[in-house]
Amino acid sequence: MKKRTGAEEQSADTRRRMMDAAVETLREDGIVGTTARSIAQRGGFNQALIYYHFGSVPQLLMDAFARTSEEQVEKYQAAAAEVESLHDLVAIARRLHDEDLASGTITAVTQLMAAATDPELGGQILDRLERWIAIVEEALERASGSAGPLTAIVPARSAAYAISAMFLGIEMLSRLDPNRSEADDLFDMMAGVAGLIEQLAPMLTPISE
Amino acid sequence: MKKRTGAEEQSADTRRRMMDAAVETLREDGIVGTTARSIAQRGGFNQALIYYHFGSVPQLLMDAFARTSEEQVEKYQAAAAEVESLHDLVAIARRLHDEDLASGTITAVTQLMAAATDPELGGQILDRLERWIAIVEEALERASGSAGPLTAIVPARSAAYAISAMFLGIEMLSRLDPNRSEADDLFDMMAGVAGLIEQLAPMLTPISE
DNA sequence: GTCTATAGTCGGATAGAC
DNA sequence: GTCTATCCGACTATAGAC
Repeated sequence: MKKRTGAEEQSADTRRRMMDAAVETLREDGIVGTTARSIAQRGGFNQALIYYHFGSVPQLLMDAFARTSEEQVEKYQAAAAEVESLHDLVAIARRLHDEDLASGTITAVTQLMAAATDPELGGQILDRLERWIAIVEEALERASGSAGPLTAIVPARSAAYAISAMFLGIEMLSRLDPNRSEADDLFDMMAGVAGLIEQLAPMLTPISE
Repeated sequence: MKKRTGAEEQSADTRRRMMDAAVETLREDGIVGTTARSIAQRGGFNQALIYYHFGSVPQLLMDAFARTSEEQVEKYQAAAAEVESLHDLVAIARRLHDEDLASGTITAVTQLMAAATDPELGGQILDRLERWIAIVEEALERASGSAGPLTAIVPARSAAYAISAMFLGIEMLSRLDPNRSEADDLFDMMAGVAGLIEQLAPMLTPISE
């Protein structure tokens, strides 16, 4: 019924291919090397098509970001739903980091962030990132249910913001030289901290009074 | 005796002006808007001078980064020397963040990081950042002297790496829209955590056994 | 909807005058 | 050491054929 393979469907398919190529170029060549020509070459289509479908290169990048962000939010939400403890949260963070090392999605985002000079564009990106932070915040709240009094000292919102910022920073550092990344050690450490907090949680009530 | 105001001194002075203009351009216009022409216009000198003094724009940027990095290391080292507790460390981190919001030095660094596509350039930047991380690590070791057993679970190196990554991430997020930055809340939270750790430190010994 | 061709602009880099 | 002039290549964006 929907199998029309007509212009409509073809167009949507092409747009998807173009956005894929845009993200890939952003990741491989960096923001400086991301031009209409380099994207088109990677995607195997003509450079002029970008202007027909998206109007400009920045617009293509923003649309591509919007789409991958939706996908990421879904993935994160599914992952966050499993979180029952801080330990879970660290495990999931590590997994997401590993996945990103392969796909390079966050790397592409950091490239986009670096390119956002005017607050207009920066605000759009921030709005998207806001949803990521919110997911981390929810997961934190669920995870730290066992560490009740701690949340008075460490607001979930700030903690989520800090964790998100750290995640971005790790991605940037890892990208500079993947061989020298210390992300693994870092996740080990956080697992240790998570364990420690959960171990100490019961003792915190008397202290916070 | 050194007051020759000759070509030598003039040259050094011009080089300095050029590096200043480069950093300023990086901060104001971002990596994408940083060209030989835009730097020259901001600094009030001729575009061709860049090639005479530095050979290329990337080389000027790297030299400028090397110089500001030296300055930053000195500043950080002086600040880190004062650190006696985790609470001190947070206070100093907050101060450095505030100073950077004004000067934009770290912002310029994140722009440079985003531009580093090849591992060669990335490695150079990483080598510089390594010194920053080392300073944080030393400060952490000094600060957590009172929280002895904790360092077994939280290696100073990983913690320093995590903090540095978070710092970079905060700068990037703050840059997207300065008005929506939550850095202040974040430092408040970290101060709370520092207080908590110092409060709990004495109780940790029996647990870690 | 996709292509070729091309106008117009901008940036990197050099040559050579001063 | 600093400037003007200039070449060349690459980029954005549009016009128009198919």
